[in-house]
Amino acid sequence: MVKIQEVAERAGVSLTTVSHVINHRDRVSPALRERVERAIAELGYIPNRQAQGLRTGRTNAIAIMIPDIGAPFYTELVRGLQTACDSEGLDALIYNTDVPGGHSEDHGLHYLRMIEKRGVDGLIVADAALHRIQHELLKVTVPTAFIGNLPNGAVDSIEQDGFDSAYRMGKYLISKGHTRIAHVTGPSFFNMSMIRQAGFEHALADAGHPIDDSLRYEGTFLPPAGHDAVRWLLERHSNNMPTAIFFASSRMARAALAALADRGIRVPGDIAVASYDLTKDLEDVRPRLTTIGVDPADLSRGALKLLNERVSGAYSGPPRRIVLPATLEVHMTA
Amino acid sequence: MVKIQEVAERAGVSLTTVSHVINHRDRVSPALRERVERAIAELGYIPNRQAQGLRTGRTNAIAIMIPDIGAPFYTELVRGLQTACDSEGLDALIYNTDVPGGHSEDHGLHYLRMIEKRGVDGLIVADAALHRIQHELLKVTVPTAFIGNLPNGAVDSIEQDGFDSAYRMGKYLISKGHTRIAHVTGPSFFNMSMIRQAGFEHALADAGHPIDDSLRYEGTFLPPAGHDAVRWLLERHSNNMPTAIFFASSRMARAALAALADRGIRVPGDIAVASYDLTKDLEDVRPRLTTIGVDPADLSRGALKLLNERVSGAYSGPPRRIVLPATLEVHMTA
DNA sequence: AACGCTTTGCAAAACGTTTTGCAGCTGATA
DNA sequence: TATCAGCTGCAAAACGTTTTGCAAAGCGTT
Repeated sequence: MVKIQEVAERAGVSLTTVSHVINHRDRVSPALRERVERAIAELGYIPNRQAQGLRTGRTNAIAIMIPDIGAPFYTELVRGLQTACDSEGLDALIYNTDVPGGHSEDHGLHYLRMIEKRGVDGLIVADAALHRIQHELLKVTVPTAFIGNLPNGAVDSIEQDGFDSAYRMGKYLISKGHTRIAHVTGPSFFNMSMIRQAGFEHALADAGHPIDDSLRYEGTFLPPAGHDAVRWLLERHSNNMPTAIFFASSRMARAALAALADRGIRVPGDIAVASYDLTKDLEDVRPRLTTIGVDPADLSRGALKLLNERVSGAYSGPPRRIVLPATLEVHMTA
Repeated sequence: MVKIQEVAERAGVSLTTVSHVINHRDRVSPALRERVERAIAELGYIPNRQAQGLRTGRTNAIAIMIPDIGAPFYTELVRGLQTACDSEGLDALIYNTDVPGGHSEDHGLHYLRMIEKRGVDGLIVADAALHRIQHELLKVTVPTAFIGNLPNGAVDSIEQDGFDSAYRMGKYLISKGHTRIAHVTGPSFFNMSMIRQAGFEHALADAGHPIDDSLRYEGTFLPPAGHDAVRWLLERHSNNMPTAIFFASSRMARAALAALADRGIRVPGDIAVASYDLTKDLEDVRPRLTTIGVDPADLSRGALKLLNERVSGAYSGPPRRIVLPATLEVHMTA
């Protein structure tokens, strides 16, 4: 492993100068800088990150906490983050808490401790279950950004505009002539669920077709709930089916599509289907789902930006909150 | 940040002793060790990884190269690796080359360089496209393990038994009474494709029903090829449809299921469908696919084990090769 | 009591950087 | 010519560990 000293000898300067060339370009004359840079290239010198880290106190690594890397939303969140980190020379450490329902605060806390031990420059939390332990997030000694709705804003956060998105989807379905619409929500213990629900139902009410309470079903965001919802629909409403159904997550909607197919119910012929989310996996689903949502990569990038400003010290004011507007993708199911 | 010196003072010993307690338990008396450990606990001391790394030359990080984290096989490979790494105190760095077709060696090389610069203790390559640049893998200075078929065994590798799996699926379909079976392969530039193809076609031949060349279609492993294959099937064989179709990847099979549904072709009523792979996402597909494959997490764990033995120096002989047998999962599509 | 062997703990060096004073040189000003 | 200011580059300290000799102490054997 070639070290800074060898570069210095080859360039005929002191080791300090080489370091300056690397870290403070402008503090060394152009001529000398060029000489040093050539030496670096010739020797293929690569700074030792451990040594740099030891000296500067930085690790150049950030951690991201997610509940389930298998869920398309999180997969893409991670991919987006990786890409963004790569271009800044940061390592991204994935902490997959693997509690698909995202319900276990304890488990989340355990990971929070692990991450603190690990020593990273910053932390991105993208696990909605943890919004309820934001006081714990505050105690974490590294700068933190939250992806999702964080009611009392303990730390910087970035989220989708859930109310507006669901509202727009409601208006869209109404505009297609639907007035009797079933709604499969997320679990009520997530803020996010309640926000989307409120947005959707406001749209229906504003259009003069307030939702019939019996058409609301509380799901989990997870695939099995899609199957359950279809079963519920057929058991409770087979004599008077709604003309459309809106799911609060595309995973539930996908599963529901399968369940409907199992029963020979045609989409959108017999019932229209729409859902939240905007992920790439949906491109291969047939029939193609009509959905509304935000590109997860936009959330990652935003979170990393917030975080970097904290880490670098460029910003140190009170917690900020970014809300991204969603995109409606109309396809054949609704 | 509490450092080793403070622990030493609190325990009333020298800093060296504390280090020994941490790294060479048996070189310090039980009584003293206990005293030191209590001091560590009381102060909440956490060794500085950068300093450790600088001194020992280890980074305690490994990298994994994959072509597309969005593909379920790789998602689960990563999850499995993360879990395995966590339990050993290692960081896993994901390098997602993002060339879904997995066709670009250049791109792979670029990442290989990046990873070398990054400084990791070991590297796991799970990108089949790179089997053709194994001479480059050899040049990489860090220990490397390959996940997949590596013909000339430049480095340690672990793979699924592609021939046997496909052979067994062939036999299974025959046992269900199919004799005219279409086969959608992977791209011919992957060894893996040819291996699976050989296994499958051997089974048919052994059963006395060798495949009709016109029933073979070269796919890409990717979803769009599933659609293409269905189009091909209908254009070329609509007058004499095969009774079953075997896909070399579940992503193609899933897409084909969608394409068949688009056209009102029932599965397995009109045609049976089977595929390679064993990933969790398939649990939510309807109709449920009959598939054969290996749990990706088993591959990760195996690769990490091979790698660790190299890193620790426990093994330093010639490259090893592990071949894992697959599991057949029979469901309703075939 | 003297000897040697084993156990135990210490001091100091080393890992490869970054950064802080500080010194030397240059050229301009008085 | 003497002085001053501004550049430029250097030497040395510091970051927090691990590890290598070494010394001291304990213990059993002769």
